[in-house]
Formats: sequence, structure tokens, C-alpha cells
Amino acid sequence: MDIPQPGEVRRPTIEGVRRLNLGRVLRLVHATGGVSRAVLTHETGLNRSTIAALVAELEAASLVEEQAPSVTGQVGRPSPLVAPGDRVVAIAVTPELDAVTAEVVSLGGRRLARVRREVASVPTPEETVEVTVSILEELDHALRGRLVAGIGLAVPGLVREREGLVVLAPHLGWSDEPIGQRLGAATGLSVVVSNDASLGALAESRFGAGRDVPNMVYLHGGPSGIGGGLVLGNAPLGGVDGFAGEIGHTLVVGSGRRCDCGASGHLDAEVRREELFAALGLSDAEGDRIDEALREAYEHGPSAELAELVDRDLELVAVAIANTANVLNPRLVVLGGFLSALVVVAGDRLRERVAELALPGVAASLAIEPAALGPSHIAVGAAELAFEPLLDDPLAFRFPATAVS
Amino acid sequence: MDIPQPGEVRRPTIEGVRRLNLGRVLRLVHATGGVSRAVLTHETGLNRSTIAALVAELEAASLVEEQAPSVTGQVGRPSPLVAPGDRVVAIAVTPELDAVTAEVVSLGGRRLARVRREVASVPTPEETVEVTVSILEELDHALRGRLVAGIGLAVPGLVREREGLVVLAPHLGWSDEPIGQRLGAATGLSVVVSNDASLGALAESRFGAGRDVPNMVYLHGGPSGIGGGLVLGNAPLGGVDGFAGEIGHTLVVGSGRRCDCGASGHLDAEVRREELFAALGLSDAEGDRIDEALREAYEHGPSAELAELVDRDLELVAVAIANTANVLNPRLVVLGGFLSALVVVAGDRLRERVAELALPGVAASLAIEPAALGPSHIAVGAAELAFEPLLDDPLAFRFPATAVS
DNA sequence: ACGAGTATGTTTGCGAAAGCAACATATAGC
DNA sequence: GCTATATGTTGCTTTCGCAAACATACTCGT
Repeated sequence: MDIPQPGEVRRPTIEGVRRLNLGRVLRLVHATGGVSRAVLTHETGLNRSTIAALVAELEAASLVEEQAPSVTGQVGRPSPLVAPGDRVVAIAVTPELDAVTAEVVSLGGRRLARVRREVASVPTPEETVEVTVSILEELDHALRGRLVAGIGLAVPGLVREREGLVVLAPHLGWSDEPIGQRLGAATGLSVVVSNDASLGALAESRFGAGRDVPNMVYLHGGPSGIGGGLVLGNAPLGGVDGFAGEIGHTLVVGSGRRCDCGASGHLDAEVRREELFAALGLSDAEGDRIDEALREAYEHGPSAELAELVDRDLELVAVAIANTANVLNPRLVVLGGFLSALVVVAGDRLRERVAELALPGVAASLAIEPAALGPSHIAVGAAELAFEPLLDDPLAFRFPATAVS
Repeated sequence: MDIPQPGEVRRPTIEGVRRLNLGRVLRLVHATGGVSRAVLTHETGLNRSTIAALVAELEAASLVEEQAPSVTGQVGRPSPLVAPGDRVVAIAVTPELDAVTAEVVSLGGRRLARVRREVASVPTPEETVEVTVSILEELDHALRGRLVAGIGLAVPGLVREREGLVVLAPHLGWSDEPIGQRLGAATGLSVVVSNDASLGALAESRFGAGRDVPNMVYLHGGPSGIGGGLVLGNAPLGGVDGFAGEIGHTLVVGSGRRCDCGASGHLDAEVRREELFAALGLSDAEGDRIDEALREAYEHGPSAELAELVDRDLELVAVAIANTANVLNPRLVVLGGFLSALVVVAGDRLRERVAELALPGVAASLAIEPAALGPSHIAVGAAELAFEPLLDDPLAFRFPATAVS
């Protein structure tokens, strides 16, 4: 249920080593979607015989499957492919203003099913639980015989991760909702709750633009404002309560507009999705088309109004990135949601401004990229979080009985 | 030589477990300055017999010493005290505008010797190396027979830690100086170089206000401006190059004064030590008396000019803290240098303003405290950093031959 | 002063886990 | 079909931490 905090020391007994190694192997299989045993050997630095034993143990637990070696054309005995077990899945739930969506994601990251259930009005926590349960019943056939590692719930707002508590989600109108507990009780599954942008960060870090980059900052522009997430040293940084990453609430202009949080001049208040959508003539529902629409507008020469808005947004985002980069010295900043559109049409100008605003050394090793994953990346991150306890200690993990047929 | 990055996995072999446990024990002995074997047993969760073996191994390497049990008045057989070996030391070097200081710090944190050598003009890297070598010769008697773990060099500026390279230290007039390498060659010792505020953060985290607080932000107001350091998950966060923590270069007012770094409105440009010193009638050399002087001024009622300056500084520091806290969600912010004086005279107002400016959840779990260590805490942090490789892998560590008599 | 109770140190044997070496096997290249 | 190469497989060895039994030194109560 917990995200392992960096610095939390695993019990350093001999069995602890086994658990660690099992976790490392399963993590590699999960991250790659399937690797040869030879690669596992090289990647972990462990002995051939040890890897064989570890894989056998994971296979006995149906967490991985060994498959015939693929034809590689390489010299030497072919190494069998170790693939994620297709019975193991996690469920990602995303409540939005007009719908609740649940997706079934397999170990290895394949999306097996997706059900979006529209709701008449902004869903309450109770409705979210109800709808989720109902979707799970609908998905019964797809889940029969599967091992469900848990549910990951992505909420646009402040979430106290340890307790599964939504402290404040202004756009959903939720406050102090112990939704993790409720959804857990209703489904019999273990539930992890997190901020949507933090989950986007996790997804981009593991499968997207941040692959192989250990120190990354993610900025997400969503319908409910600008959020962010941090991945430092390959681990998601949650902070004390799991609130970390709220880069939207950084001062970017003096005496600026009033922010929802009470302060003024925050990025979240100054750079608004609605404004960009209005300037482009896009409706709210066409959120996924923003990259394309903005690029088209720029190909034909943007209107003066649009150009001015983009320039202003760019400048303010540059300030926020420079501030954050000076504090964290990351290798990469990834922009997602409607912010990725800004990088697509004017990435070089953004990079230029950040280079001017950030400390020279910091700017020199900083890359700025648009998100590589599609709009469903938040679900991927939510599933990822739900898989985490399993990946940390594969054999100790107990799948809930209800989900096993 | 490297700071271990969180997420860097130690080779998980069986000998790796031993190394890890030896490190944990030595770290505990170092952090406490001496503990009973019984406490080590409870603290590590290891078996009595295991602890006995580990301590014996560390003792054989003269890293620790077992001493007669102290009279405790407790039931049961008394447990022998495990103290840091008094032969093991690190050397902290701090070049300043008008002097170079070297201190000998023993494992366990006791300061054994301190030599401050004044220089006529701001020391160049070459002079710093020369003076350090000369101080070490002077300290020869104190170092005879000791095991010197290494040198920690604290520099006010941007330091690429991995390479021991000072990228830019404006106040010393250094840029792109590979001082780590040079000082290493001149002394035959391994040298680690870091930013002074980052080292202050490390010291406060291990021995000061941040004891037992895993997530901490440190803000240091020194003669060369405002720097900072981060300790997250008990580990110092350096970022990609070791530049992380530059909270002084965060936007706190729109269209403000020009900062040395080229941007405007940064905390470092807006809150100046000189201004506070001038308002208090303090000379630059009386830096250590600032807490006292400001408190005295406030006891007698501050002048209108002073009160206005403090209020302004307070407000700007509050903005920087709120921004940083929203991004990192730490448990504690520690203010050092002249900034600690602000907390001492007006801590409650500062806390109040931060509570208004930061997100409610973030502010709720945030404490703001003045630094608990004296002005020499940067040296303590530098020694700490020099000890790090030894604490990480005690038996693999090889002391340089030159220092062993 | 002496025994009971308690916490800890010490010794010994055991089990778990990873490494290693020798052998077996499957591929590419000639 | 032979050789070189890379990998899987098997059995043995080493390291390490743990548990249990015993030894030791202290407090407390009588």
C-alpha cells in the first residue's frame, strides 16, 4: 500500500536478499515486457544459476512465464524469453468531471480492457465507488482467473497517499474523503490513491520520455489545472504526505491573479487551459486534439491573439521550470497535457528562455521534452502504483481471494 | 567519492549484506558518538550474535573501540559501549574571502583541531591548495598515527560533485576549477567538494535541527548570498550534477532587482545580508553575533527602518519557503546563517505567512526552525561528506598510506 | 547476604542463498 | 560436419545471519 520511501532500509537478512533479487528480476520483466534470461543475468549482475532459480520461483507463482527463445541470429545457445505472466493485472480508476473510467492493465503494461462510464453530474466519492464496482462486475469475464494486484486511483487534487485520503480535490468537490478505504472495502482489493500528475510522472518516467532518466520533473496541464510530479533517483518523490510536486502552485508573476489556493501569481492561476482552448476554438471535450490543433494553427500562421497567449504562457512556464530546476537540478523536464502542445510548437523558444532564467550549470544539463505517452498515461501510472507492492516483494504478496476464480 | 544516489542498488550478493550491515552499524556508532551493543541490536533488528561479529570486525579494522559498560542502573547484564575509533578522522576545508580554514574532525563528530589561516586577498584555487597543504603540515603531530578518511571541501558556489569541479563561485572569483583533483594530488588524500549550503543541510540533518527528520529543506544565508540544501529520505539530494538546492535563485517578486545569475526578483537578490547588517550597525566580521544583535534590537524595540527591513525579508523568505514546500512537501525547513536570526525574532509571523502562502495540506505538516548548530556546521557537513564512503562500505575502504604513520 | 529475575554476551550448529566450476546444449560461421 | 561461442544445468562451496543453549552480570526483594 505504501510507496517505499528512499532511505527505508529493507531488513538486511539473507532472505531479504532473495526478496530484493526476486523484485529486481520481476521489475525488469515488467519494465521491458519480456526479456531473455541472458539479459537478466547481465542486467542484474547475478550468476546464471541464480537467475535460473529466481525465474523458476517467479514462474511457480505464475508471475512470469518462460517462453521458447526467439530467433535472434546470434552465436551461442539461445536464451529463453521471460515474459510477464498474463494472469496478473492491476486496475486503474480515474474519476473525472463527467465520467468514471476503469482500465485493466496487465503486468508488462498491456491494456486489456477499458470501460468509461459517463455520469450525469460530477461524481461524489460514493458514486465513484459504486460505478467502479459496477464496472468491475461488467469486466467479470475479463477478470475471471486473473490475479488482481490492486486498484490504483488517480485523483486531481491533494492526496495523503499513506492513508488513501483525498484531502482536497477542488474540481471534484471532494475534501477529506477516505476513498481508499471505502473502495477497498467495496471491492476487497487493496487500493492506492495518488495525485493524477504524480501518476503521470511515474508513467512517463517508466515508459515514456523519462525512460532511463533517473532525475525527472513532470508538469501536467489538465482540465483541473497544472500539477506536477517528481521522480528523483528513479523513485517517485511523494514528500511527507504525498503532496510533493505541486509545481502549479509556484510564484511566476508578482501581484498576479488570485489562485484557488489563496495566494496570487501562481502558475496554475496564470496559465489556463481554457484560454488556450478558447483561442483555438476548441471545445472542452476535444482535449486530446490540442497538440494537433495548435500545430495546425502554427503551420498556417497563428492569429495575433493566439501568438500572444502562447508567448505569455511560454514565458510563465519557463519561469516555473527554471525555479524548479534550480532547486532540483534534474536531467529532464517533461510537459504533459496541454502543456506538451507548447513544446511541440515552440520548444526551442521555451528551452532558450529556461536557459536564460535558470542557473547556467543547471540549464546546461537540462532537457525539456513533450510527454511521449498518450492521454491514457495517467491510468498507466495508476496501474504502476498498484503493482508496486508486488514488484517490491513478489513472493510475500498475497492476491485477494475474491479475484481468483 | 560519490554521494550514493537513492535508487542506486548495491550489489545484492551475500557479501553485500555484510557490507551493508557493517555500514549500518558504523553509521549508528558515528551518528550517536557511541552506543551500547544492546542498542545496536535493537536499532538494526539484527541478532545479538550478528552484532557481536560485526562489531568485532569493525574493531579489528580500528574503526570502533569497545569500552567497559557504563553504569546504567538497569536490570540485566550491562552491554559494552561501542565508541568510534579515535584514530579515524576527516579534514574539512573551507576557503573564505579572507581566510582558509582546515579542521580535523574525528569519527563521531568531535572536533580535534582547527587552524584558520588568514590570506591577504581572496584565495585562488592554487592558494587554497597551498594553504591547506601547509596547514596539514602544521597539524602533522595531531595527524600522526591517525587514519584520514579524506578531505571535504566546502565552496560557496556551483559544484559538480562527481568531478570535484567548481563550476562557478562568484564570490571567490573561481570558475571551472578542478580543485578536487588538485587538492587530491597535493595531499594524497581523497577529496570531495560540495556546495557550502548543501553541506550545512547535511550537518543540520544529521546532528542539528533535522535529527530524526527524513525530509528536510535547509536555507542558508551566508556572506556570499542565500543557498540551500535538500535532504530527502535521509539522503542528501544533489541532483544530476550536484547543483540541487539553489533555493536562493527562486522568483519571489515580479520585476525585482537584478540577480547575479542574470534573472530578476530572485530571493538571493532581494534579501541581502549586508542590508540587515547595516541596519543593525554590525560590521561584516561580526557575522556570528547576528542572532544575538537582532534579538537585542527587538527586545528594546527595533527602529522603524529595521522593522521594515525585517518584515520585507520575512515576507520574501516566506514566499520562497512556500514555493519550495509546495514542490517538495518536507516535514521541516531549517534556516541557517543570518536567516536563522529572522526565525528567532519573528518565527511565528514567518510560520503564519508560510501557512497562508503554501497549500493547506503542505503547510499543516511543515515546521520551520532555526539552525541548531553553530557557525562551524558547514565544516561538520564537509567532514560528514568525507566520511561517507567509509560509512558506506567500511571494510572496503582503504586509507591512504601517507597518512598512516 | 543471598536467591530470583532479567537482560545481555558467547558459543555452536543450522539453513538459506549466491557463487563457481564442470558439463551439457543449441546456435552461427566456415 | 567441425569449431567457436553463449547459454542452460547440476552439484559443491562459501558466506552469512539466526536460533538455541548456556554463561555472566546486574537489580530487586527479603
